[in-house]
Amino acid sequence: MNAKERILQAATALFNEQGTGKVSTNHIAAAAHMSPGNLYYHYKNKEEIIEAILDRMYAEWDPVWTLPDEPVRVTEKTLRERLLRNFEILWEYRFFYREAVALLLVDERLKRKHVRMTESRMQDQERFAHRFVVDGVLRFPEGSADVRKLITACWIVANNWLAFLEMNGEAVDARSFGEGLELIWAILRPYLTEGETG
Amino acid sequence: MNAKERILQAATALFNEQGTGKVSTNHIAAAAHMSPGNLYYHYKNKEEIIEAILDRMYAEWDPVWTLPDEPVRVTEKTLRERLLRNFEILWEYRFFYREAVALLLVDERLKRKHVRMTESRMQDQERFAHRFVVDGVLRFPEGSADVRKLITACWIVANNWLAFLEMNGEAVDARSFGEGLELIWAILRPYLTEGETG
DNA sequence: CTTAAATTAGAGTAATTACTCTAATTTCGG
DNA sequence: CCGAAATTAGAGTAATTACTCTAATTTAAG
Repeated sequence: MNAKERILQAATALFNEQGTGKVSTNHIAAAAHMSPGNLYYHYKNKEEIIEAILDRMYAEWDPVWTLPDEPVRVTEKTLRERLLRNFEILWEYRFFYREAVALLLVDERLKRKHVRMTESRMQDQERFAHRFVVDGVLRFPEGSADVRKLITACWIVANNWLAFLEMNGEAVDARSFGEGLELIWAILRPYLTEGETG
Repeated sequence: MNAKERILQAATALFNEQGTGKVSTNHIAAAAHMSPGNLYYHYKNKEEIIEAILDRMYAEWDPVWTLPDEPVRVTEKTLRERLLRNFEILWEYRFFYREAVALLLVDERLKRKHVRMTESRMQDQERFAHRFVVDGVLRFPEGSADVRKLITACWIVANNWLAFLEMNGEAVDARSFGEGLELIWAILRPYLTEGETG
């Protein structure tokens, strides 16, 4: 494994364990089995390391909320799969969502990038939701201005469920992902046209 | 205003502006117009300052989710008022909810206190919800195991709505509070027995 | 007043931080 | 094999950090 790779993996692990504040570049270098000088040869500062990690995260997210090809009919199962993948990514990069506002507050450049990414992901998600209506999985009362609000609510729940568990001292594992799914289901239940499967 | 008070106010303001990581005890002392030595006379370290601030936050929260006396019938308005107050407090102490998991990760003592507080607040909230059912504001399908999930979802949305706005670079003001309210309403709408007022 | 306790200022410290510099080593095309 | 470029190690630095110490000042009770 090359140096850049080792740095990103070591940094991600340390950030997830201890939070970005407690982890210095020297710690990262040590964990990656290299000298501080070498680390700085590859990334010119700590922010650049964080940015590189987030670039990967965004890349992992891209395929999650893209639509399957037209002829394929989406089902509840489709949504369930995507949401689970969503939780996996959130957990992989949990350090970021734990302290996102603070991180973006001190790095304007990163913030712009994040806002851009979020907007595009929200659009993907809305297209996704629309497809569910077209394919008859969801049905909203006519002219309901709530669709957007419901999606926003689901988004917030999906993005903060794991942090919620962590804050309350509860262990997070594969089962937690499923429970997060059920929360989304609880919100959407009144609009589901199929059976009562959760 | 006495020294302890000045420290807490200065610290809260700086934390909200810059995040706890960027704010040193020296900064706080300067902002409170006193020497570092004096600050340490009143609080033995930074964690103790944060804990003192959170003690206030918890105290402000206590009355929010306590029930009105039995004879008073609760209405949608009751819920709306409490939720608005909820958002006010979240905004006043936004630094904490921005980086809560990271803060609790490095301060075990604080984490225990927080977990205790959250559990008690969740219970209050469930009693609150039950009262709404009794008073006929909300109606859930019989034997629905979703009530708890819906409350959890509402809780997560309520606690993370402002951070969601901040993360996406949107300004937060009194109107934002109202919009957060509407998200909760969108979730609860199918279970509301009264009119369609949002 | 006197005096003791509470409060304050401010200099000082050891540790840690992000980051630089130089020199050594490795890699690799020709 | 050569030499240049890429990579690495590790010592070093200036700044900042949380926190301590001592001595000065204020407060308040008798």
